[in-house]
Amino acid sequence: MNAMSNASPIAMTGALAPRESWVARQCSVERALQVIHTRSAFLILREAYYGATRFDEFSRRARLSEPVTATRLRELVAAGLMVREPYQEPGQRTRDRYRLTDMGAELLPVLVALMQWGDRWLQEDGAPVALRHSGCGEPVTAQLRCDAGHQVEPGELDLVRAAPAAGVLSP
Amino acid sequence: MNAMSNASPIAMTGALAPRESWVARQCSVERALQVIHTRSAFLILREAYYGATRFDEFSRRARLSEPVTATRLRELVAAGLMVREPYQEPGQRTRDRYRLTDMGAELLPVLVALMQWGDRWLQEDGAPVALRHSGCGEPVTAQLRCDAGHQVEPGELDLVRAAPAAGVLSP
DNA sequence: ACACTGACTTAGGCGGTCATTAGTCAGCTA
DNA sequence: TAGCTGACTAATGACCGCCTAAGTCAGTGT
Repeated sequence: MNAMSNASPIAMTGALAPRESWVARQCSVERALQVIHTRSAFLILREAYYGATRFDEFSRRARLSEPVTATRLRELVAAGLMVREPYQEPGQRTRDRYRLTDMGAELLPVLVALMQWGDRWLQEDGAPVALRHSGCGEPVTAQLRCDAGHQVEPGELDLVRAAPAAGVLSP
Repeated sequence: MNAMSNASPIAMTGALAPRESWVARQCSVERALQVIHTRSAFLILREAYYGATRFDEFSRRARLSEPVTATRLRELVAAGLMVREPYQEPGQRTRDRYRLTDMGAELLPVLVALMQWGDRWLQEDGAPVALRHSGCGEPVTAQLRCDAGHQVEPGELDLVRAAPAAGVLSP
């Protein structure tokens, strides 16, 4: 809510903080970015969340050219985020449609967090659309929580090495 | 938790669902992607969250070349996600350091959600690192919640037009 | 048999994102 | 004053992302 105080000392200063040699080679952020690192991939996923299933829906709604749409859909299917399945509307010929897998659906928090950030910092006139919980109608936000239920602020994060397996992560 | 059921019918089928003419022109996701649409920008932000402040820290830890590091830092400062400020260590000459602004810090949920997704779907041997709440030590996750406190699943989202201002959003 | 349509593919081109290599420049330290 | 180091900038080239424009191709309806 405070939009003015700049340069706040945000940093994760946990157990691994001065991790000089630990160069985040296996970092999940980096791996995730290898799978989706293009604008078009995000936009196609957005349209999938919005309910698009057919090729021309993705192309038109995301405002992408057909070649890019085709390429991206093929990649998303190959990566396991979407599946391609034949279907047929009555009186129409058989076509394929594209649907999100669980893997793809679980990227939703990323998109929501991105939308939320854009709403807050890039829209002068407030959010153009809003998300509501279909059960109760309340606004939905992406947030950081710990398992104890506390809401976590950016400064309250510690980074710890997770699996204490055999020494794989030495310098 | 269920990792096998593919092709689940995930879609936001709310009030705006068959939004043919509404082509998401002002979409916050798209605007956010205009600000950060490169791998290097994400990696530099990651390092900033991890505590990096100096040029060579960003360059070495994110494994980016110096020209890219310089360009990206300049862009992130221009976009308002980071600030550049002079500082001096005792016995050293004055240098600049880069720190996250509130705007930059608030992108953290996006990164955390991305990391979480990568942990779940792209790492065979579990997450290489974990995040803990510095207060209580419990694991931290990015999640979707409504204001009533319910945890929201991908299928339980409605999309509604937000600001009912004067007719700006007509076809 | 023919045109029609939705779902692509192919070809060509532009600009952006990187890496590599080779500088420059500012201010300490010797 | 000369050298060192950290923080850059400049030049080049490979590759990628995306566009437009122009095909192809397979079922459907006439």
